[in-house]
Amino acid sequence: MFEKDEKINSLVDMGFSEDEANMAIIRCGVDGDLSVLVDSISASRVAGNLNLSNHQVMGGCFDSFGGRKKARLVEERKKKRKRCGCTGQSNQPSLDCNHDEDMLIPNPMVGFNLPNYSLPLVRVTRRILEQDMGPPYFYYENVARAPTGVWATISRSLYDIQPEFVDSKHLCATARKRGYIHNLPIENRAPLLPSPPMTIFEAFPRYKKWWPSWDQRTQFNCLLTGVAGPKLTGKIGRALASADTPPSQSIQKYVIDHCKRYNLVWVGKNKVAKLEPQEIEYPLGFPKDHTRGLGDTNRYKSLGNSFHVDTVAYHLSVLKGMFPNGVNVLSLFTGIGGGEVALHRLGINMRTVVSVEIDKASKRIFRDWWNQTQTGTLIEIDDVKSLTDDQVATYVTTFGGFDLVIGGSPCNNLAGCNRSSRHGLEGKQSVLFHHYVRILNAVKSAMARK
DNA sequence: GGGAACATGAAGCGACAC
DNA sequence: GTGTCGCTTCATGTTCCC
Repeated sequence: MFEKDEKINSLVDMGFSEDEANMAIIRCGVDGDLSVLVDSISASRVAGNLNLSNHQVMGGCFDSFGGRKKARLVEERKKKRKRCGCTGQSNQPSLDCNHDEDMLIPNPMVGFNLPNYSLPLVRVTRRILEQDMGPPYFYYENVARAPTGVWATISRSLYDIQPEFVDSKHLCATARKRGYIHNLPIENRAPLLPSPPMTIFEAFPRYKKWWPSWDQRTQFNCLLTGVAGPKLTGKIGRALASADTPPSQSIQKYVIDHCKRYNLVWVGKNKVAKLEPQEIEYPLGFPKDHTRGLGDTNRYKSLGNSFHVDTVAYHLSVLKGMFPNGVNVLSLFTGIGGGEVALHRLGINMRTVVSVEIDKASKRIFRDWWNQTQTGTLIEIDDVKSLTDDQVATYVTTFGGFDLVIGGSPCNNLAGCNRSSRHGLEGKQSVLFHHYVRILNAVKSAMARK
């Protein structure tokens, strides 16, 4: 009984009514995962609004990877069932078999299509139910390498739409493996121009002078929220200074391992250094000095948490022809405004942006950028938890609806480098994903009533 | 007190050998 | 088909220092 009360409280905190929470527990059982309960309520709401009684049955009908890939997925699942002793015949979700719901990430990670990508891509026959097509268009982002089962849950919560996994290394000089779920068209996309540099030396030619031949990196790994300090770079310098020329294999490995982990660059003889914040802005697609004015720690953190602008812009580019008079945007987890920068660089006018962001430093960066570049209306809200369905409905009435709902919910509990609290979608921060779903459903409902 | 630096783990995947 | 190894990762908690 305690567990039931706790789950009801959690759902009420998310903005659902007590009746809805109770009904979901009756449908799914008190043992049902919180995400399953949220899905159940969302599905009920959509079914209610659209007068559909079999929404769950109608969902999940995409053919994501083409025949061979799909067959491989089925094979993999069979193998995993075998390994864990599951029969796969039960309709009930099993906690022991969560990995049964994993989602294969394509290799290479190039999404549905990419500009100037020469290799043949997998056939995409994405199907989206009519009631889930835009407007409103939505765009959701998070880390690709989330714990097993997370992307299946996210996809299920977002109308069973297939995620598009893209590594930004195919578009710029730095890796950033991300998954995107959206209901945007995928034909006639256009990249931002000029194209960003694809290698470290193209982006930062001055580092070529001191780059040793045995450091064969041509691109950076993912630019994270943390960076190396002077103690580490000093240690590397001393190790190289006392080593032979060229250094022994073991010294080389020690240095390269740290260079890869912290994306260090060569700034002198035997001298490595971290990238400066303004250097990180560049490959991520932000304007120069976008984050200037904050302390370096906040700059690294906000940039590490941001969108890759060129990737997002490529996906959003289809909106340009669809909305020549501009768009109304509901921006959840805005951060430093990667989505808005992408729209701006595409030349898409933002008539209104309702921005929800809790971090004061990121809000300041985004507000400053908005005031310098935009003429539309900016409404700021502090927390997704405080944005009620009624408020959403009022905004829909006031602005005539939202054309785009965009955001990437916190990855803290999903990211591979979190060694202490990688708890998945129910983790302290990442649980906010359910508010994205709730708010998106509120927008859809309000717009359907218009 | 707050910002910066440091030390830290493991899940998940691909490549490869057998 | 299976096991092993190496690599990558939108981070976190603690300590240090101003």
